[in-house]
Amino acid sequence: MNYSEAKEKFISTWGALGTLWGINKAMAQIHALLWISPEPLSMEDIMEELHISRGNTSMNLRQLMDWGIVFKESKPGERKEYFVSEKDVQELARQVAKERSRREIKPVIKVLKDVSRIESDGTAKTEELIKQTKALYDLADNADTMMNKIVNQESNWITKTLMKLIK
Amino acid sequence: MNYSEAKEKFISTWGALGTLWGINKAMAQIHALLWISPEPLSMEDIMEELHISRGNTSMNLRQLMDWGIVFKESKPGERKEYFVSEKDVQELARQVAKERSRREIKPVIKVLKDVSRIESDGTAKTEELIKQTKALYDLADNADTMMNKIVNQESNWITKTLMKLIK
DNA sequence: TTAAACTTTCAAAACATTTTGAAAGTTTAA
DNA sequence: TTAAACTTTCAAAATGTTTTGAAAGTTTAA
Repeated sequence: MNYSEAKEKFISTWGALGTLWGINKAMAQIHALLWISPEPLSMEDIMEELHISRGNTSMNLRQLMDWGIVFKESKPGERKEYFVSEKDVQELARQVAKERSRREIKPVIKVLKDVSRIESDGTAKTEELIKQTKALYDLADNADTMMNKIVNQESNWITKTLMKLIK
Repeated sequence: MNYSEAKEKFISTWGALGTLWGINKAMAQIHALLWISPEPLSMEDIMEELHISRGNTSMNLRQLMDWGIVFKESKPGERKEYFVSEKDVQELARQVAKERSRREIKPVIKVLKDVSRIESDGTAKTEELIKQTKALYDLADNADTMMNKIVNQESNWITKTLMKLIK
């Protein structure tokens, strides 16, 4: 596999993965392109590389900036804007985890909490609703907390957790 | 919030979450309905509750069964088939993690591995491609392993990990 | 100011996914 | 067997999402 093949494979795979996880193809591919580019790229560059329209490029770059994983950069003496991606994989993970948690996980956790706290009327179906949504709430809340801790590199988190278990 | 409100809220939220994560609404809602139902439900029951067509119900039940989180159940003396969901939240999480890993994560990890192992020609762009895809590979591989371990309830995993760190 | 260089917006078009419902298929009781 | 009860399939319709591209907007150099 040579450079071009590898590059194409990476970009298209990243795009497909994005789609599968609810991130659109263009957004994922722009990110992939910037991720492996040693130089900042202009909108023009991106449009050419990925064969996508100006509008599409503009909208998805904005989204990537909203996510905090792509930044604008201006070169002195040039009118054009350039774009670079966050290059540190830990920071990328942290940022993605943070955004997904905020946008997608937290709101669901809130609903689960509310639903699981309705008052029981003693019927089997109400009991089951409460029991099952409570179980999901506990799982989701734990998973969310854990994910954020891991990704936030509280490297001594494992140690702390263990301390609590021991004492 | 009374039972009906809570139930509707849970089902619709679960459906919305599914959509956001690339699982279709009907599939997620059928799962939600079965998750909180103390009794097995027939296709008819599900169609009525969720106002979806027979075909849709059939296809999505099959998918849920493929995922290993919904099962067929037959009542003695009845021709109709009934459906129940896995009720244990740990088992649900395990099953979902396993399937997502198999279908969506593992294939990407393989591509990252292949791409990150191309031979360098010494140019900056090739070096960057290798470096950045390698970083993603390490992250994804670790995250996948970790997720599976956590979810597989190797409850002493944290302990084991710490042991390795200490020794 | 002006106009050139560039970016953003947004309605319409293209594309993709989901849903429907009727026909085909399957199973079972008699 | 047959026919009733039930499930699955699948092409067409509905719905939802993404992409385009041209017009509007913005910024900057002169």
